[in-house]
Amino acid sequence: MTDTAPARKKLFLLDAFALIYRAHFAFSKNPRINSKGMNTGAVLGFTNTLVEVLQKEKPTHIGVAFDAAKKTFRHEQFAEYKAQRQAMPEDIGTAIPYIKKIIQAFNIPILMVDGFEADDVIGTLAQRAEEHGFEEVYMMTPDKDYCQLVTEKVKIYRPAFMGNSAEVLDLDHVLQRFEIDRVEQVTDILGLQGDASDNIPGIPGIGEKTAKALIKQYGSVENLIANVDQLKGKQQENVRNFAEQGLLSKELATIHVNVPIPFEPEELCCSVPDEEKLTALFDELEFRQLAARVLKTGPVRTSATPISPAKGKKSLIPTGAGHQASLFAAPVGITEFIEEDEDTGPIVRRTLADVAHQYHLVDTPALRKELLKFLLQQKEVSFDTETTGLDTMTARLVGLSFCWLPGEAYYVPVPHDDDAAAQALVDEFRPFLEHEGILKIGQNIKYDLTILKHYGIRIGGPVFDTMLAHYLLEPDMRHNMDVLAETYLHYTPISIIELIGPKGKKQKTMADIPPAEVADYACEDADVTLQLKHVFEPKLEALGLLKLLNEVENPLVPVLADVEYEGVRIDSSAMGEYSAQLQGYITDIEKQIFAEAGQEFNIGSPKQLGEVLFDKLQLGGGKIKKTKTGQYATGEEVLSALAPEAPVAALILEHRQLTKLRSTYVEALPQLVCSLDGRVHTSFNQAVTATGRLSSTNPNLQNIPIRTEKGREIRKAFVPRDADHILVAADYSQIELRIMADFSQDATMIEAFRQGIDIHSSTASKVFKVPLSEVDSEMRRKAKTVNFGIIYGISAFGLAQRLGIGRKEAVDIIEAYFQEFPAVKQFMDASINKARELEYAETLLGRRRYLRDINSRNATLRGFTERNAINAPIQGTAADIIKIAMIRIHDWLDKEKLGTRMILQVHDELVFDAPKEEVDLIIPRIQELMINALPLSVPMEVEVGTGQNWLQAH
DNA sequence: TGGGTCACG
DNA sequence: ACGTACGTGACCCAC
Repeated sequence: MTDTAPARKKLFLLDAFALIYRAHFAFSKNPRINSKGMNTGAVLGFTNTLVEVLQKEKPTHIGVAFDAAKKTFRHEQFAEYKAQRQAMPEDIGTAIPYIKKIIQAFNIPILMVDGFEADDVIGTLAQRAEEHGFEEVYMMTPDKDYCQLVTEKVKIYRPAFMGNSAEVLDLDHVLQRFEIDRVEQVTDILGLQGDASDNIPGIPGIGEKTAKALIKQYGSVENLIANVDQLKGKQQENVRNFAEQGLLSKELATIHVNVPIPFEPEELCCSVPDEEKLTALFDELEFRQLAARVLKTGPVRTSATPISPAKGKKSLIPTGAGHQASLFAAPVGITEFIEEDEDTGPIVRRTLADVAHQYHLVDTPALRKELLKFLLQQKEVSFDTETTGLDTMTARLVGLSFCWLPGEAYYVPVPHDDDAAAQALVDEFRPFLEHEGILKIGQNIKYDLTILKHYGIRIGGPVFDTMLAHYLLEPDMRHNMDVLAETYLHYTPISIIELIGPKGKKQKTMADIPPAEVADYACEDADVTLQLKHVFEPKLEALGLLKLLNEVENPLVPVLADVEYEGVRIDSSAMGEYSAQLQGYITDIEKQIFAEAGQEFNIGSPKQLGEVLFDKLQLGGGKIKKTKTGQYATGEEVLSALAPEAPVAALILEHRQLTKLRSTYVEALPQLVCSLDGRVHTSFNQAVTATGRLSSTNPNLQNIPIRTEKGREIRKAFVPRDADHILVAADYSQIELRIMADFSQDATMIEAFRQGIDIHSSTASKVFKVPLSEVDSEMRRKAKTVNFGIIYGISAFGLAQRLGIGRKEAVDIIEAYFQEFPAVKQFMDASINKARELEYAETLLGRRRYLRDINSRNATLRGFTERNAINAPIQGTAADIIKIAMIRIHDWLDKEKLGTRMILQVHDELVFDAPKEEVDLIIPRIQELMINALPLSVPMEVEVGTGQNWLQAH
């Protein structure tokens, strides 16, 4: 980065606060807390951005601008300016001194001028730089206000963010995005539409779209005001009444390029960083990876102690009286060291190299025997499997690790190139693995259960999954073990990439690494998992979530492992035939579309489609919807509206449907059929949804078509395993509305369910005030939509949209509904109030969904969160109920040694593959177990069907 | 890699 | 005044 006569002068100007805020919120889902309890997300994010731009863009000159601490001239113009902006989060406040020190350590100047904001400083310097012959000037910020400063040479550089790559906005880009001729007009648009985050008022009733249209027509706010007479109705009134406010807003949005700051290129020259200072700072902040990247120094680790049987009879597995506490002279492990830190000061133990540990390689028959003996003495053990890959159907076991005391773990390599030997080794540990009295702890333990199933092991005893424990604690965060270790143990485990290398063509697996090296990694995983369990358990207890974990989530794990392992048989040849048939339809429709369009094009490309429809064919009659990226919108809604006047729109919709069916289902599913058993094995993820539902991936078997004729056909390919079996599908009828009835205790709704009346007809009868017998299908359809709306946290606009009716009519329907079901209204209000107070909503079993935006001043965000406050307990309770039913049914089938297998869960439906002779036995029992899983004050109803395929079973 | 679209409850 | 139903995952195209 030294100045070696650069050919082009390239200046980067960073907007510090904008980048810091963005970095801070980027880490809000996965907060980075160091061992001193400091949230380092903002510092890390900002520094990463800085390092990246230095390394990738290699600027010749650079500066970082901060807003002045004091009020700026804008506050004098408008007292309310940025008034409603929330106080700076405390974590950002503590981050700033560090960020400044880091910038200084990089020998980069900090730019700050009293009375001005960073954008004014950057704008001024950018302009001067251009005057001084700089070929490239980049303003680094995510803030769109800067668009007004862009010129041929001055551009905006939006740093890479949350997976997005960095983006440069040049002059063309800005003009196109704002639909303007000159960049200065950005201030006119911002002045009209205002900016809620800066409390710039704008003119009421004018948003982004109106602002663009008006400026396109009138060129400026001033000219718009001068021609206010040409406007119509309410808009004219607003522009007239708020003319001054509009002009002020434009002024506030204008970046001033006359800041009294000298332009001294030498000051901004890039120079080498002060490595000593950086090392100290990164050390203090505990940025190890960043330090390694910037300072080219890597971590050093010790390896596991191999146990050599030749070294004598003395076992390295401590012996003792069988009491855990007496096994060791002194407790070792991560947790203990953290506690010491607090007492003794700044020593921070963070990786394996820093932490006292005894990780043992157990690789002889004698040692394995001894390990087993100890395992069998424990009440709870964490364990982990190492395998050759992540695909459970093909992965083979490489090793097993065990831990029952923090800091002390054992790794048993498995001969992965010899199936018989591997089986024999696993069998050695069968007494432990199948022991009913020992709690098995794991991180995502379903994976380990599934791997062991391939070796004929059926894990005994209860399981405890730390991933699920954390899912209950923080449902909307990630539950990756490395992150959990960082956050809760202040410990950085060896990364898998460090061990087996990055993903690539010749990806190594655990099998390619010497067992002694794998031992550290594997032992550490078991160790960390055990310690996480000990951290999570009291937290769950305190929040009343331990019962939900122990009685629902954890017991569900082996059930799901079985369901996935069992798989679903797919009739691939039927799929193949249907694929050909669909292809026939598709080709036919394509021809018709091209004929209508007068040209061939890619119908699957929204861009090309939009151009054909709206530019070439001139459809839509003027009012054409666009997406936020400026393309023509061609969604279902738009095309349906077009269909009456343009048959081509209907054809495109049909084409979309058919290609969707072909690519997502008919073509994809047979590819996922396992060659070993001819079935597809989905993965049920138990820790992704915010509400407690399961999700299904690879393939997703929870969204197999049913709503349309051609879609339904696909279900015919879901078949029983053989001719002696049959599919049984059991689904809860209206489970969410029943839960609403129970929660609200609405007398009318409860009565309808107790009477067994069709709930949508019943609602229609009440809302439209006609006798039940006079409810027609149209009324029922509307009532059904209303009932769904109720569960989702209804809004008049949403209902109107769905029903294709006016807003007024929707308001009337909702009012009528609440009049007839007053307790439902009360319940909805109470749910929101409760959530406002607690900042979370909870299900009947106490499962939480945090709603931290429920008190937001942002009305849109708040509204969204309020609907969640209503929906989450309902959707989540339904999820709780079916999970309990699954556990009970699984247990019963197991206990009765029946051949029936649960093969799918689709939120309110369970599908079984049953021997034909068991059908009469299982149906009433499945019904009973589902109905009584969690009794409510209204009866539950479960419909059951059977068939030779999934469609028939409905 | 994200946005658009669409499949399900 | 503002933007709108709740929860998911997969595919395609264009960048």
